[in-house]
Amino acid sequence: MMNVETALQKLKEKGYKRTKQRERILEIFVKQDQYIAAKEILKEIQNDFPGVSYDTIYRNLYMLTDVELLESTELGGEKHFRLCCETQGHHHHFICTDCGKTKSIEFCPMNSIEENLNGYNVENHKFEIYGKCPRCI
Amino acid sequence: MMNVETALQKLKEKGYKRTKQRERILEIFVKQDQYIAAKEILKEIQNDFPGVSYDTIYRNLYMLTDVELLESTELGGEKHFRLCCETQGHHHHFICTDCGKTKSIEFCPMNSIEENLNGYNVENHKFEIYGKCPRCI
DNA sequence: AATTTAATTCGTAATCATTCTTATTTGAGA
DNA sequence: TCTCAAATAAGAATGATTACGAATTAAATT
Repeated sequence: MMNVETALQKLKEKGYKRTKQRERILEIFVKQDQYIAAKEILKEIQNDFPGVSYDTIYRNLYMLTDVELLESTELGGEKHFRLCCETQGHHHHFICTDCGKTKSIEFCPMNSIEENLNGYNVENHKFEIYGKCPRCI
Repeated sequence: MMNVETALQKLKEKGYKRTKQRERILEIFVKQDQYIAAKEILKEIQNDFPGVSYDTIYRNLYMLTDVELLESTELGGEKHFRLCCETQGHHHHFICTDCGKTKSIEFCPMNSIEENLNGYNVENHKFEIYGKCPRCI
């Protein structure tokens, strides 16, 4: 399980500076096992840094996604972010439409359809399942 | 393959009026084998109806999706729409990131993972593959 | 410890997709 | 044709995201 120090270490290696705002952003993600929208991050951080701007939030979210500390997806017209689950390799998610919690799905459909895509150059794919988790049913 | 008259007939059955704008919107979709963004529809229609508003576009796109004449997806932060491919049942798409053209994928991964979701209530899922089609490689 | 430099943040404005509001127009049935 | 609910036009409002100049700060160097 990724922790804040390990993440900051990774950033340092890539040449990014250690800032209080980044620490705080990472803390928030380490605590959560779900996708979070930018505005929720902003709201949370404003407790400690009343003046943070969306610029700071988005710049860091995108940067963290770039270095593969976060992964992102679009939910209900908003970009959402979460810590990469690194305990498993490539995988997908069930996402609860009530509480937002996720469940990992280790099966990846891409393995099953390679033969259907001869002549195509696959760059990316998305497989997500939406519904209610046992606690929210 | 769905044509404009059949589509308008379906709308009539559901109690929706036949309007020139709706005809024109349907025409655009029948001609295209790809996902289209709202603003592209607007641009296209403005040739015939200089005053169309986004309200009209969106209201109709959502209505057409409701009655299952269109299907929609989110691409690059914009909702995109396309005519339902009705020749096949439930299916997914490869989407070319260059030209936007699509290829149907008949395989649905949901069949393979039911046993992983005991206790979960699945409402929906999304499986899309992005890349370059043979013509755009 | 002070200095330097480039990265980062702040504060705010701009942009872009989408939704909303109100007045007006139109399609379809009586 | 007349009537009325449905649909549209025009433009304002909203909400997420991006952009930008000025100020601040981390961290490398002296």
